[in-house]
Amino acid sequence: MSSSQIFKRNLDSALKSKGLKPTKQRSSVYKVILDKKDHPTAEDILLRVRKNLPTISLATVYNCLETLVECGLVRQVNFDRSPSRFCPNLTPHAHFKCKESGNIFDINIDASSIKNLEAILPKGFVAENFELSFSGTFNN
Amino acid sequence: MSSSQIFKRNLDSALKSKGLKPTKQRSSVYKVILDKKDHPTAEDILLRVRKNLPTISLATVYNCLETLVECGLVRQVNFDRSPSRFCPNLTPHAHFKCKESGNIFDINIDASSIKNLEAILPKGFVAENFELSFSGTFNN
DNA sequence: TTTATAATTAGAATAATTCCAAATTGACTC
DNA sequence: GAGTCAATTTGGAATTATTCTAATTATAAA
Repeated sequence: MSSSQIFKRNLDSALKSKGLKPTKQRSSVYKVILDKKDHPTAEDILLRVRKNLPTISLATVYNCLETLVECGLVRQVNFDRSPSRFCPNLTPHAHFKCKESGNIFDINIDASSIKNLEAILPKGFVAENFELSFSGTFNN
Repeated sequence: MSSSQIFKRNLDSALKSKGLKPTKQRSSVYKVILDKKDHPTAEDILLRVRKNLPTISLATVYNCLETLVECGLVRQVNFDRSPSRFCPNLTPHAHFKCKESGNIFDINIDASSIKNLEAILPKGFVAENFELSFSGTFNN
């Protein structure tokens, strides 16, 4: 089975389990996010998806992204108040934004560091999510 | 010397060192942020400052906040894409947003945890800032 | 005081996102 | 396969937070 069939099965079953319908818009949005793991904005995704679905609207891109995030297939990443970006890496990880290039990098966090992170919370705080982002410069 | 005089001196000298002028708007915005450390939005700050300066405009609040952030007197805190919030706590710390109450808490990070945090960055990444925020529930 | 520069102001403009109501599509039954 | 119902898509309008603009006002220095 080709990798594109595998991704489509994953998507369709994730949708089905939430009572949502598979559509070509949803699979196309998901596909471009998987294809180039560069943290695109909704606008970036619109342009890429339109190569295959020239009439897809920006509203639909936003709808599809919301659905994919709800299904846990994609993560939404925010840096300050700039446009949201989307990321198919579902493992716990941090982000690093290079001020010079504007590039965003995934930064792996090993298990013990994750434990350390969670340990900073005092009694009574129960975290469901965390976001860790760095900004600075990356060379090499 | 009263605490209000102390804060005014800090503000004025921070402004002066950047060639900026002390104004009643700037000191009033700074004062309300120090008075109630609850991470107010620009809109919240507008309402509080207007008790003393009834004609201050929202644009001025934004301008003052930008200035205070540039001077390093106040930190800007973002959760997802909700309105920016402002915080007078300048020590490195994390934030926790309670999904039930909407409250935002400062979470202290001890020195060794900060080291751990920075240690997750691979070679070549030089961080100037980091943001760590949790969301979940807080009881008690 | 005058003068020059910086800050404030109200309102318009912008940018990202969400909402809306109509048209289309997909899933299910017959 | 046609009919039905709910979910989805669509374009455009609306919303929200923020920034910009151009005119007025305030501050600091001479």
